[in-house]
Amino acid sequence: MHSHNHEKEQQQADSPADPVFDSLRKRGHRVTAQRELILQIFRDLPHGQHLSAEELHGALVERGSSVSLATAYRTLKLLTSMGLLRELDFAEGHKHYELKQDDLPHQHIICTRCNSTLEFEDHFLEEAGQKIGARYNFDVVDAQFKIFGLCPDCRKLSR
Amino acid sequence: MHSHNHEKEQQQADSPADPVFDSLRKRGHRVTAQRELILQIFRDLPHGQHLSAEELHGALVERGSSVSLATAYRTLKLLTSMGLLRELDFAEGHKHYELKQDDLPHQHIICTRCNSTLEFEDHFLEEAGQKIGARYNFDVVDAQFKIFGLCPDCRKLSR
DNA sequence: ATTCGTGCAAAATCTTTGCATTCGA
DNA sequence: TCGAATGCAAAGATTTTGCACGAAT
Repeated sequence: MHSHNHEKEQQQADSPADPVFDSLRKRGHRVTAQRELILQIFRDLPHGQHLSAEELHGALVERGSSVSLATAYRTLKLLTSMGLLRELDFAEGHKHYELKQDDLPHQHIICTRCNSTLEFEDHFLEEAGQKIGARYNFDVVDAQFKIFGLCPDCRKLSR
Repeated sequence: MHSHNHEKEQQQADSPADPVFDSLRKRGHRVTAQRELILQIFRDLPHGQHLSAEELHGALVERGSSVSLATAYRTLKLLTSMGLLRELDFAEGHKHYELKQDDLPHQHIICTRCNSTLEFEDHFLEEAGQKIGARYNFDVVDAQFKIFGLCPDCRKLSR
């Protein structure tokens, strides 16, 4: 590969073409190494998993980055406000975050004993969220359904 | 009314007959003035409202009680673990609590801008929660549906 | 008479923020 | 260049906890 297609090489060297980076720039935000890496971590995360701020920070350190916890928090907030991440609350005292991909299931069943979570999808629920929002004249951004209970394992233990 | 029906008067003086107090005692817990008052505050709360620990503490002080914030937290945790209160998370950094009354609506639409909440009921959703839990062999305790978006007022402001 | 609950203050968690410096556009 | 982003440490906010005392059973 020689010095052909300048645009592409140029683009990739400076900043990879990525719709997320574009929307960051469009909003006056900057594409930093920290933000790129954080986004990458969420993209590499198996679907159905989610990270707390601490966990994200741990993952960053694991990859050799020295991003501060403060930046992890700031970036989580930014990406959430941009609608790229979904903020999850499992009544544990800290929040979790996952990549928002509307086409994938993202509803949760949470075990109140062992805190394990299980992801499921139900098309009717998604629809219902939209319909109910419309009924009250809300501009719906996200709908989250949480089912709390005892998981199969913990059911056994509690008898 | 004279001194007839002794049992009733007696019972009310010592400790009112209340299924909640019974279940407290049954579990080895005690019925204290603080717990009675906290329960009363939740029962007096208009349906659809919910309190944070701080707010509950404020309401207690308003009624002349000197219950500590620590006890407010401890009691909220106890009543929640007994299934009497429902713990709500509106992504505000602190939890809210409401009396759990399965026959009444308790799903929420939350405005991400002004944090106002609106309560709604959808029978279909309640059923769905049970069904989905059963599908995964969970012992369902509670199902919470949250719709996040912009309320009618904030929609106007944001254009 | 026990044992549990409470108040208080301290501690533990989780999250945000001020400021000097570094870095992206 | 110039403002935005970062790291650091300090501050805030929320929740939990150890301990001595008081109260419920």
